[in-house]
Amino acid sequence: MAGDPDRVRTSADIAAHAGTNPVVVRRVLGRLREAGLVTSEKGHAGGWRLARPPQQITLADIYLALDERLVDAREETGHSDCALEHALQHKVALVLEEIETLLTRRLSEMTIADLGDPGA
Amino acid sequence: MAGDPDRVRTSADIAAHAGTNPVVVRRVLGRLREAGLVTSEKGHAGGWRLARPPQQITLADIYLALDERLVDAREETGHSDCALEHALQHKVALVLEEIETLLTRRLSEMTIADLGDPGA
DNA sequence: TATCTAGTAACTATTATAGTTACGTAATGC
DNA sequence: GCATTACGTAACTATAATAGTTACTAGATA
Repeated sequence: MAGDPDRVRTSADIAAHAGTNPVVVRRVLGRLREAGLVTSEKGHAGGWRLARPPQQITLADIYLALDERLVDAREETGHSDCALEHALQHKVALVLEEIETLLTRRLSEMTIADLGDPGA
Repeated sequence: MAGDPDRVRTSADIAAHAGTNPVVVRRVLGRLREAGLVTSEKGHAGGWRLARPPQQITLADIYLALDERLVDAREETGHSDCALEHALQHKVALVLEEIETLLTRRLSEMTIADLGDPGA
């Protein structure tokens, strides 16, 4: 879609291109729509379109829209009676937080328009 | 085990402590043994023990021994005919490699002995 | 030699994800 | 108005990965 932003595509088209099912496409794009990244329209000339220029959509936008997380955000499941296990979970959580921050920073440096640029 | 390194523990003990099954424990510790982190002995006084002092076992040792990886190392699954998708996969792989490096570096800075230290 | 423990194969249970079918709703063009 | 097109979504099935379980073998020790 980034390659030809003005074109409307149906979930069937996208599914065929991706080798998957239209319903799966609608599920995923539905979440991107909730995040304001794409729009959809029903009816005859309906389909999916980017909500803003591809230069203004980063991989971090998509990553966050789909709720992908390395960290599960549940540092304390609580039911452990072992102090060492708590310490482990806490330290690992701190590291994962640092990792997650770096990841989203890197992803936010890449727009989907960049994917077409040979140099980038 | 880090808290009392000289004590031998059976997989049944460890499983009870962890709320799981002895066989599961043996499976996991078996991999750590392959990596040289723990030893096991059969028979009457048998069980599991750290292969070296807890000050010399890092979380990275364990992470790598268990083959945990953020990156799946298969950058090119190849069957994509879409250039943009290739570009995406490549860029994401580069980022994940950077992330993975940082992660293992952080984990290698923590030994399992540190888990008991309140200050660390 | 009885007992204890790891080692391991084989099976079942659970969970998450993807895929599928079916049908409702909205928009368009005739 | 009405047929057509496409999204929206519920409900179900398929697949795969992981965890858990049972059952047995092999080795070590008292």
